[in-house]
Amino acid sequence: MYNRLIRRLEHAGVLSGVEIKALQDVNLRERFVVARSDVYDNDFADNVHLILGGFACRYKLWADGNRRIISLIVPGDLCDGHVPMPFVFQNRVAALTTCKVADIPRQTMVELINTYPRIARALWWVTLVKLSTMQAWLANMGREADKRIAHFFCELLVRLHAVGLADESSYEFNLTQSDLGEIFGLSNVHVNRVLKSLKDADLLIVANRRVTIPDVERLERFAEFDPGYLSGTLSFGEGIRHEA
Amino acid sequence: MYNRLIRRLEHAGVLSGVEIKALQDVNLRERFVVARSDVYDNDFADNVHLILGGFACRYKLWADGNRRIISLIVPGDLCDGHVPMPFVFQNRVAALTTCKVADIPRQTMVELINTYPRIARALWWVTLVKLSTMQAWLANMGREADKRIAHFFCELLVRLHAVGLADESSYEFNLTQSDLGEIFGLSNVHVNRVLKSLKDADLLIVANRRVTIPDVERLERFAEFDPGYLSGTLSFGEGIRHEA
DNA sequence: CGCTTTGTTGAAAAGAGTCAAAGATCGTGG
DNA sequence: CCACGATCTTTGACTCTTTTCAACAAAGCG
Repeated sequence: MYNRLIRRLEHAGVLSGVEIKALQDVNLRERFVVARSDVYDNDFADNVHLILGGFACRYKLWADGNRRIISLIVPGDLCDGHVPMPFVFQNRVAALTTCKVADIPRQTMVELINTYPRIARALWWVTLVKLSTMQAWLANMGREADKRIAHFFCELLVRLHAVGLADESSYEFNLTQSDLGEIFGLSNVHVNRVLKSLKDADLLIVANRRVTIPDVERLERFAEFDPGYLSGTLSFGEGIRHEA
Repeated sequence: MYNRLIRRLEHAGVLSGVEIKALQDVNLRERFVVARSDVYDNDFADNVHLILGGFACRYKLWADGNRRIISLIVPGDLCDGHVPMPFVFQNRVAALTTCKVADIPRQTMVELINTYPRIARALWWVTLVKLSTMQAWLANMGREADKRIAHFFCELLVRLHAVGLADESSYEFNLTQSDLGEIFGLSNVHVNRVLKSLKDADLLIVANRRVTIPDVERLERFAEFDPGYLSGTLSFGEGIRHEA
């Protein structure tokens, strides 16, 4: 399971056998977090948190009780992008479904970073992907609800596929429509209606704990989705490989 | 003028005299960018871009011609958070007002980072602040328009104050209401109406190229603004200083 | 001083939220 | 294995927010 992180890091930069072994040797404690509860208490913890299974989210709770989901965390993602630093984020991380979580001592991460420059670089890269993804989410906000929602599911296909949790055009997905509402800043009722309209247009089917995309290219065109931001490379042509 | 960046980096972590000197000695080319044009052509450029004066923004242009502003870039900010890496962002940076820009060779940045760990750490920190700010923007989306707008102007007060461009409760500000619309994902007309309602409530006055906040605490309470995310430290109590 | 851009306002239409109720679905315990 | 309660989905009717279109006023600029 820990291989999901390694897999992501390899996406983010080439690693040597020694580095991969060092990652595999990390001593980590695994635990389960029940849906709808926080993954950890605060950002001062001595651990960095890795999601191994299930969906989690970073969220902000406003005084009126409204929750806004800031980012979706899928298996292979680190909850904290700021690995080597005690940077305090003001928001929390909760499990949306039951999650399998690994706690990695922050000190271990620091040592890995100091010992293996390529691991450090890969972690940097992962952070930049997170930044880039948040930019995409911001750009996506304020568009028509149907395109916004379509864009989200396109992104998820790519991200889940990268860690082996999606096939070419579908994936398991068991968030509620209320969760989706908090992701998009829409009411659950409106999410429902938009999903229905997307289904009627044969663009996207969200049902039975599963997302199915009848024609990926068509949905991507509809959403104006360009996956480049998920890798930091150009998505057209051959792409330009990072290696600095 | 270059001191604005140094000032920001000092906010982000203590620097020694040697490091400050190294920063001051950086050979940079200054130029002006006219309002409404791109600050640079693409992200492959050999330079990192520093805004010395004026407001710029990172934006995404959708096919229907709608522009969404993803982040506001103020004097002292680097346009690219990803300094040491050739990470390709999919969006562009434009000047909203006439801007004074410094181009810093990427190679110079890499050398600074490799030579001075504390500069490297400060740049990391700046990137994390950017990430944190984007989280705040995302959390802010989908709230009632008046709170969203109030929150934005609270943030700007803190950021501009940090670089000496605001006094305790006001600052120069010459973006158009259409620009603001693209920031908030609202129409310019609605921005206008909300600004009027905020003014009627004596919370915020945006007029004559200037923002004035009659009662900062009251506006912050209204917006539920907590400045902690702009520094990465806790904002209540003494705050916890980062030093790892 | 006149022209262009920006700000302000109104009225009508579209989008999205709220409230409420009825169907589905799921998990659990009997 | 079924029944039950709880949660989630779907739908309708109504309200409120925000957009759009349009016109005019004000400000900025050469």
